[in-house]
Amino acid sequence: MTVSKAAPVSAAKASRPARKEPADAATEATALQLGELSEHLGYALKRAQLKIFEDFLRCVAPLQLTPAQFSVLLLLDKNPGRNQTEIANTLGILRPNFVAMLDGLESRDLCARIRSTNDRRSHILALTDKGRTVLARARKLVAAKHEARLNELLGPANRAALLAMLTTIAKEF
Amino acid sequence: MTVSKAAPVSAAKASRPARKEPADAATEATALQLGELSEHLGYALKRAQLKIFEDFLRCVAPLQLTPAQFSVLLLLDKNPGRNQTEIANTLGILRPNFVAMLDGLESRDLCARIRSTNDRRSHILALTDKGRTVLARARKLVAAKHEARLNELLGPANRAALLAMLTTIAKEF
DNA sequence: GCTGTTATGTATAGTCTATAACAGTTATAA
DNA sequence: TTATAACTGTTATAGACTATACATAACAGC
Repeated sequence: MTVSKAAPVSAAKASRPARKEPADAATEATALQLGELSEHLGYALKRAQLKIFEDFLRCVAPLQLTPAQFSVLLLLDKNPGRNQTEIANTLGILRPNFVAMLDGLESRDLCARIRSTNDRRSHILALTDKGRTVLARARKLVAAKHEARLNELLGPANRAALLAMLTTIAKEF
Repeated sequence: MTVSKAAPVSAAKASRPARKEPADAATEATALQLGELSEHLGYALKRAQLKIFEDFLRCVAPLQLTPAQFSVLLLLDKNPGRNQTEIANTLGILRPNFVAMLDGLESRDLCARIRSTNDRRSHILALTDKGRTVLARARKLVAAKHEARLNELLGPANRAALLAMLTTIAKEF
């Protein structure tokens, strides 16, 4: 598939028909037909995912957190005492790529690397106080704006069914 | 969220317990808890999307087509006589990025740019004969392997419901 | 012709993903 | 004990994807 977040589809000019699109006579500037494409799950999945991430970023904008960063903070909160490799693996982040990500979070004082005394190779990851505060705010924003909007659009039952199916695909496909 | 395709989670060694993971006494190398994360739609969506794309690539590997390229071929087949901008916009591809993509397809003789006689700025896009052949094979592979596997996993009714919800999100979120 | 707009293309930057390799540390086996 | 293997965090680097600014040619309207 393809799918970025761009492409305004038609740009919908409010002013008088500048040049084309009058839908008059010979001009058939009709919208394109997706055809089969609209039946392909991968296509719909990708477009939906982009929308969701876009909305997530808007909702959490005051905290300047990406979905990835949010997922790291959530995981650190739920799993104290784990090292970089464990956190990265769980989230499907490659360890080399996790380094820069942690640098970012640590430089903002949201989490800290602590050398393990048992295994001096490891960095135990821990949320800082500020990290916990930010995470708490993020949780509220996500619940009140992001997930609430989804519930509104789909209804709680459908939302749950959707989540279940996506989880099934992620686990067993 | 995060989520790449890597991270084997545990690597599941078949041989005898090499070092850890004996689940014996003090060693509690338990799997991490996703916690809240598993309730966030965006996270599940991203992981599912990666799985689906991964499987798509496997299924269509003999034809060397990415999901994005497949979507372009499908759209060209369904909408003959359109130019680059129209196709790119419909798929959410930015025009500058569509150039290299078309170069790739054209160099493989799957589609052709034809200068429009009406508007000599435009390139009308058309599938070549080879493009049609490849697309036909891709359709069969996708239907027989990729979508069939999804149907098997979810069941036709659930698959349809999933598609409908994703489409709703993509359109109205 | 002149002005403004459109279609394509180039250049470029930023992000995300992926692999190889290294140093320091720990575990395993001879 | 000592040599070897494995593991952790890290750097370097490459590729793919996304995004913006700009240039050029062509068109539309005056």
